[in-house]
Amino acid sequence: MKPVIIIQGPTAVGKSSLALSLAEKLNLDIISADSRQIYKYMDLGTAKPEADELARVKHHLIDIIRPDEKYNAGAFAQDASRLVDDTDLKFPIICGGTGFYISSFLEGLCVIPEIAVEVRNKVMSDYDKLGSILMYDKLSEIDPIVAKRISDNDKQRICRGLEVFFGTGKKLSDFWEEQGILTPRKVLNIVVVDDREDIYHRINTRYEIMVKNGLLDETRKLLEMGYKENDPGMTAVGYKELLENLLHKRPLSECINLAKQHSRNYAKRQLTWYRKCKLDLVFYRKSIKYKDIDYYIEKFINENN
RNA sequence: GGCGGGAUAGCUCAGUUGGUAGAGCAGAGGCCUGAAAAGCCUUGUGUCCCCAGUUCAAGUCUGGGUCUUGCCA
Repeated sequence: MKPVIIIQGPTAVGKSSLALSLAEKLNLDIISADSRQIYKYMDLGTAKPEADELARVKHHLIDIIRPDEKYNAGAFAQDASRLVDDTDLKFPIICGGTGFYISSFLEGLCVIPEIAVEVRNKVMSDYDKLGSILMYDKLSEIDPIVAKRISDNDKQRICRGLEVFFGTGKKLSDFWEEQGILTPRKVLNIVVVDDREDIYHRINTRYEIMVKNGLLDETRKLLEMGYKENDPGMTAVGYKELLENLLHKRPLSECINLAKQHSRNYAKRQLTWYRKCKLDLVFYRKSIKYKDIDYYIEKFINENN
């Protein structure tokens, strides 16, 4: 199993440029772990690397699907594992803000067959008809282990628990049990953080720049291509708010403020997530010394070569 | 100038027949097993604009004032 360098951190903290400079210097590839950069045609708002950056360093798992296609943590774990284990990439850097994707890759996800759309739709429409409490009670009968771990108001997870049972005939908690233990990977897990207010400030100014660079046009173009408001990719922060302007005439300034706010909310959730992650190195943005990073990374590479 | 709305938590606003207040959002903390830029949980003492009056008791009624906003001139 190949060693992997991981760089994660909240949105707008500067992890991409860090990964880029490291990859360039050490001649490594980058695997993006970003649930929105996977989408084609969504460039500005997802802070995707620029064309020249993509040319300088080989990036993977960027622009792999259309905005109306679904993707998920399981697919990422699979795609990333394939790239790391079945190709001749050496010491890839996995860089991105989608913590769940990275943990799925590192720790694995239980193997659950695809749930038929009819089953999923039935569960969803039942939920809308019967309400959360009845559906939660139903889940409690079927799979108390899962039910106990979630709120009786958590539509996504209640429906997930039910659809797995109705779609496979097996309880979700049984799948959890069966989850095989992965051979642990050799990883150097790095997170970049910063003061809350500085992250928030950078988010705000970055979004202003995105809009100035034509994010509204990019969003409009997605609509012209035929993508719909609730297509998977279109729900991305920074886009969904502009769609409010384009489709529902909400004042632009209001939409811009909301987009910034939702990005800040997201950054906060990311920071909470990292607190419980097993990390090897935590770099504070303001005091990142590239010499230090080089030292740790070269040490890691030498130890694992 | 005339007539009418408003004035309550950082913001937008609820407050029923008078009993010293409560939602959403924000903020903060947390959760997270295929939607994860998603979803969910916890967390609300604030001169209820000011002054006077009625009342055992006023955000709630009466009078006066201040600010604000709409319509008519």
